Amino acid sequence: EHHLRLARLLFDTMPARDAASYNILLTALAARGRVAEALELFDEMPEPSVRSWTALVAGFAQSGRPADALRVFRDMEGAGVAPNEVTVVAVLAACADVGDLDLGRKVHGYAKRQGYSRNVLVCNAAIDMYVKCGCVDAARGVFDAMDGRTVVSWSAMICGHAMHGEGDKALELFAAMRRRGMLPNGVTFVGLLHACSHMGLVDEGRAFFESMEKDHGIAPEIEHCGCMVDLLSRAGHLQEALEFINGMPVEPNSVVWGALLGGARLHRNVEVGEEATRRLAVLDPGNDGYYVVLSNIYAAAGRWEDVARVRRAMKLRGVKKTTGWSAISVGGTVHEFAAGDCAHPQAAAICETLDGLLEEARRRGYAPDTSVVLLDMDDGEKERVLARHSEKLAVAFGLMATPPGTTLRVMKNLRVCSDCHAAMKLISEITRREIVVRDRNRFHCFKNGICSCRDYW
DNA sequence: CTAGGGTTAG
Repeated sequence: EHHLRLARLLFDTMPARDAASYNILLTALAARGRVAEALELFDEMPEPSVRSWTALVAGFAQSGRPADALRVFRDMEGAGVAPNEVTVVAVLAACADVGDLDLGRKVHGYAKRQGYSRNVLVCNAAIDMYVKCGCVDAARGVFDAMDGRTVVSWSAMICGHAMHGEGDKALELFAAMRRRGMLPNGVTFVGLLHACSHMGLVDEGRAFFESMEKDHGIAPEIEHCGCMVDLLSRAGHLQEALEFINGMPVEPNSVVWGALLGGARLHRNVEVGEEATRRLAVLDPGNDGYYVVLSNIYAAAGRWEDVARVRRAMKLRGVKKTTGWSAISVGGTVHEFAAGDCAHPQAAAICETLDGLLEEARRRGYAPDTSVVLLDMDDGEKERVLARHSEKLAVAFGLMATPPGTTLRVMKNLRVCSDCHAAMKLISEITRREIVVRDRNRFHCFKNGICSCRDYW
């Protein structure tokens, strides 16, 4: 901050400024996410070069402002400036962040035509983009076609398979990597542990955790511990998870306690859930999600007075439940839906389509899971609330707006709800469509009535 | 010493 002010002062008092001096300051501003200031300086520049544009795109992409990065990139296209390899890497990363498959594909196509495919960084960025846009097979295609893979390429692909619930492929890839004498790093192990966690491979996960230090000299960090707590608590070993936390080589953070809380919900353990929430209230007081999960645990146990107590505590602390939303991109336009949303121009038709699908799903054994609705209302009302969850609306719209057979790709800001998960499986079977849902932390690929997570999540 | 890039747990 101080250095940036000094740089600005120097810049402003320079007798003459050339392109380089502008670009240096531009880079510094963009990298710190100072969007308005960076854009203002950019507009003052006499002749912005590819490097100036790229400084903005890359800086915004890296400082957690992917939407700004993509906006600038579109302006860059409009200005007729040809992106270079660095621009491509940054745009692909931004596409990965927001899940923009259309733009990601386009940019990757451009990169291939430009001969950028020999650039390892471009390929790695493309792998991650395809993974995070729900196309793990396309990511694997890029990976398989590469010739100069680095540990980053291997790790990105292992993490990609893990994210998509393809733990077996992640482990196979690790074996292949070892056969080629490629040395893993800490990220590789995060991917492996994540893979084990999503497949319930408790023994394998424990073995990887042991071996990383012993055989590879890689000290476990907080991320690896987080994976272990997730692995153990997801599999129902809540006591062992708690002991693991107490014996951890590093101080547990909110992610670690959050993983335990998730396991407590899954296995309906009120005591462990309460313990985790107590810790989380200290470590991450501004986050509302934990209270919601705890009240879920109480609701599942039928402890409605406690549900009410948590809700009162939330109100007292001024925490509000984050509104869930789902988005689907159709024909280059992103359509966003909130629960119960009637704002879409085709809302009536969407609801009609959805109700028809849910009726058919019921005939095939779907029963609305009203336990996920935490509001005080009767079951009929709860069912009506469930039937308008944002992911269901997004899928119904996607089905209407795309030709038969098109894969639907939905993005959600929170975790997909368990009732929607059950409904999606049947909707994929009824409509013979593949539905890929990008959750807050993983992918669900629904196909022929089955989800890629095999209901372990 | 004229700037820029890829993988990571809830």
